[in-house]
Amino acid sequence: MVNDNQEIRVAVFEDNPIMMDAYRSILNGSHGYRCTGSFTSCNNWKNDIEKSAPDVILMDIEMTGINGIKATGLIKQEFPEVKILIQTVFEDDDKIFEALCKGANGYILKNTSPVKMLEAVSDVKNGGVAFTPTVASKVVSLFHQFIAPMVTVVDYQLTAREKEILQLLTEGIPMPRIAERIFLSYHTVRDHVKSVYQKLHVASATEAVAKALRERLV
Amino acid sequence: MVNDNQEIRVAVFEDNPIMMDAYRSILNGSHGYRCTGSFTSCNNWKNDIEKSAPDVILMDIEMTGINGIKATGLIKQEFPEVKILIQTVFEDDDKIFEALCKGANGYILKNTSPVKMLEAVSDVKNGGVAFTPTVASKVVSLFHQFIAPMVTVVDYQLTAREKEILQLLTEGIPMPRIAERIFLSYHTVRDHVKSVYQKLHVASATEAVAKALRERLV
DNA sequence: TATAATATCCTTCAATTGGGGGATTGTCCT
DNA sequence: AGGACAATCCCCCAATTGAAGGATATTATA
Repeated sequence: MVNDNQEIRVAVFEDNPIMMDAYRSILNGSHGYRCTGSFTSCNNWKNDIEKSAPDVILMDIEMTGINGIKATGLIKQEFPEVKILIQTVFEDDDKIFEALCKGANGYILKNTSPVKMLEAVSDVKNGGVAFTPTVASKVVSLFHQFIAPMVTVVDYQLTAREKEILQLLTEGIPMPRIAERIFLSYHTVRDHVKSVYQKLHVASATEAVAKALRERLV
Repeated sequence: MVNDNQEIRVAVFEDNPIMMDAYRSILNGSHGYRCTGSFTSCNNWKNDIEKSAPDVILMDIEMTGINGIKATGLIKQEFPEVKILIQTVFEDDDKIFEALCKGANGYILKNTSPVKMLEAVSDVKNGGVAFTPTVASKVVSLFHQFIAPMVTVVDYQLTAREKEILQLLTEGIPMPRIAERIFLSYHTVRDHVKSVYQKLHVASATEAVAKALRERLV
């Protein structure tokens, strides 16, 4: 449901003049869209954005000077309400991740059709996100890698003792010291630790500590 | 690029016998796939999975007893290497999101064509993800929510090598393995680790890992 | 009452780690 | 040219850890 009685104002940052022309043509040739500014670098981003007052920014990643990802971070700090749609030829996990961290609202490839591109602009303008299918797939794997382990509260069925000792392990206290601290035999502490390893499916203290901290078990 | 000389072992959890038959036919009738188990509930999931030893599980959400999402969580805890492909008639964002949090590797609708279903199975088997486009939106907003506060406060002046090795330590990899991984002598890795300990003012791997994760140094 | 789970203690052996030392090469900066 | 530092390699020794056994007492639960 696109708002038809109001044009979406789009600013383009893109250092290739041919691409730039193409974008401007597509935008100004389509009902409901207007290209209010086109810039070949991000060096004057602040001024450019104030002048062009965009709802959505089409941002190239590969630019000389301030690159698109860095610019995204700066712009989002200064103009949080402006939506940013990243465009690039690369579908690189690291770049996608960085862009998402900087607050990008979408990530589309440069071979995206004009129709899809306009859809994406409209989607982000309306508070949605826009990703090409292959990028979306990468986003989900990033989700698994970074978010899922944080929000997922998995219950590993640790006993009170095991939790207590795992907690002390995450403080970096070696097992002999833990034993002294909680008045147990060194052997017993080790047994509990081994039991924790089994329940957590790990094989060392560093792994257990990493898992405990990442998954907020302690 | 599907591995053709090795069948993908698939177990199906589905309480509708007609659907179940359909899945089994599709799987066993397709080159490279084999249905190694079909179960009408998740009440015996542990035993069922041990018996059928699947690479991929086709998991129905709507089941009596233990539902598919809950089962996904349980299974992923016990058999983290098994890939789980959720299937449902509902395209419910919350359900999709929950499933992803539990570690599901994909989410497909029941009206998906057999060809697409097999593709999805093969995708998740190969470490990919398979899901409907609508999931991306939720995933991204969570990304922003959790990534935003990830800001490093203190700079311990670690060198690139030191950061690299600290990063591997936080994955729980022991030093001999790290050395192999990055093609360095075991001694050199240990030297870098020692140097990290000095800079972080810690005295063990667990301490270093805890500090690195807590202060988001990696 | 039997069984399971928890908690406690122990031994042995091999692998890994922590701390100390020393050494060379190359780079960057003054 | 000299100094600081990063990166690489090595040795030794003691402490810690991981894996695999075996053992007993208590408690809860079926």
